[in-house]
Amino acid sequence: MEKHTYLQIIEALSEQIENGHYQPGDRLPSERELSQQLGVSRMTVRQAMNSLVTRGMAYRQQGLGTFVAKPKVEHHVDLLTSFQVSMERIGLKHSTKLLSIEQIRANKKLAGKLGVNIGQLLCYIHRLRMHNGDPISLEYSYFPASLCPHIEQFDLEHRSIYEILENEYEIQIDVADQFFEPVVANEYESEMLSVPINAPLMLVSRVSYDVDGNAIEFGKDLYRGDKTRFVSRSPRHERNER
Amino acid sequence: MEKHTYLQIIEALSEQIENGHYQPGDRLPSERELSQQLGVSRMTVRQAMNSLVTRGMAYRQQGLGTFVAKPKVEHHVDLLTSFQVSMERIGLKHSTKLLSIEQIRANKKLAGKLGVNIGQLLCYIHRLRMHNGDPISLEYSYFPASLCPHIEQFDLEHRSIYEILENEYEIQIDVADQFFEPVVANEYESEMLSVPINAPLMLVSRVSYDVDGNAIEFGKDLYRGDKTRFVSRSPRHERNER
DNA sequence: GAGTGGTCTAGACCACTCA
DNA sequence: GAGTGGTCTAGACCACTCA
Repeated sequence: MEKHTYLQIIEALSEQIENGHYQPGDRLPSERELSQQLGVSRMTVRQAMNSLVTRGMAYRQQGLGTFVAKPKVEHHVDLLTSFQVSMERIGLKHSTKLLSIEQIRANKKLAGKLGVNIGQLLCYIHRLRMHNGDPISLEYSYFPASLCPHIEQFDLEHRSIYEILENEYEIQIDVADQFFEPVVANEYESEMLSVPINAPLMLVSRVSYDVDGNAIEFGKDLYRGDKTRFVSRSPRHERNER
Repeated sequence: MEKHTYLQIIEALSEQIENGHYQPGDRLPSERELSQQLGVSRMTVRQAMNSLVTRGMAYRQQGLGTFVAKPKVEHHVDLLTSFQVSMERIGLKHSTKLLSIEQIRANKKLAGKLGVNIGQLLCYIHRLRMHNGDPISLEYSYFPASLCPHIEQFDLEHRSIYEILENEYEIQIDVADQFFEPVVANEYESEMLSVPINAPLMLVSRVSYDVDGNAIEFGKDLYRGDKTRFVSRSPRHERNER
């Protein structure tokens, strides 16, 4: 049994949770058990488990053990709302770094979001947004590759995806459903966004549709909580409870 | 120098940051320095400082020290949007617990939000929302006491504040500006919401106005990140960048 | 009583920064 | 070289849960 760092232990446990080896509600190995198995001290295992708990992937019950978190209950709004974050208006210099653009096959989750078959070719674009030199958000975007062949020829560091879809491929986005969730940064996110592991982030996930109701894009944006807040103005007559 | 637990150290440092003893950008005492001063081990000080860092109140720079976090940059949207979380529609049993109702004097922050003088009497209502037996959000609400004398006579566990203002005091809320920020739970919040310290929460803060533009209410709601997500539908024609 | 997580100790060595 | 945070050890005692 070789030695592990706490980051490797996080990695290993996360994977076993994500691939279903541990199901929601399952008990994870105890701290003492894992520390013996891995040949590290209990505090090192605890540091790893702390991260899973803070990240919402696990929860502890004193005297009982540590368990895999259960899926979220979903809450819906009952009226159309619009929501936009615009950072460009406040005079901050902004830039975009293209981290990755490739064709991938739709897995089950992506296929479900986009209403396509599993295995269908998707275009995957991964970018980092900077404002005044600081990384501010990490963005993931997926859409059917058939919609926009050779999109890699366009300048994805200075043009927006939506603008390219509209002007180069004549695809009109009509509406988007957006979901906002508070999360904490994992190792990759913390490195890319220059924040500590477990720092608060806003996860904005989104499915965009054309006028015919076809899903065009699935997107996930992670905003730094220490640099961003989201603002909206709500007319009362569309509210019904407070 | 008496002994301290890590929670007491968090408390002490938070207070010194909040009352301005340490200014944004200031270096906090080093971990070794504090552990000597307080007569605890360095790991205990680290556990406290970890919490400040995760909570966004401080940041670390290896080789340099731990520093008080700098204030957030604000980002604004440029169009009216509406936004509502409605949990009642999905068939969960909900209830409200009134934790506190009292008259307080406006401090500088509250006076600024509500456009009143420092020291003016405010009504303060603090409630906990439950859904299916689980605590789901912790709510704070402040408004000028003169608007609604003897509001404590009404049933604040079964009626909404807005509804009472409208029907009992003939005060009409016209619009509300709302701010959404991902944060992590502190000790009090974690206890009230039954989540671990540093669990992700959605902070929704709000100022509501009547038709004449007078500020009526300042509110702060903290939603459990593991139980809630916020949804909106955005028409593309009101978007301008992606 | 046996097992669990919660907190704490008194060290150690590392990587990093600055003078 | 001196000081900082980052990680880790090999214990300890506590509070809690269940049988």
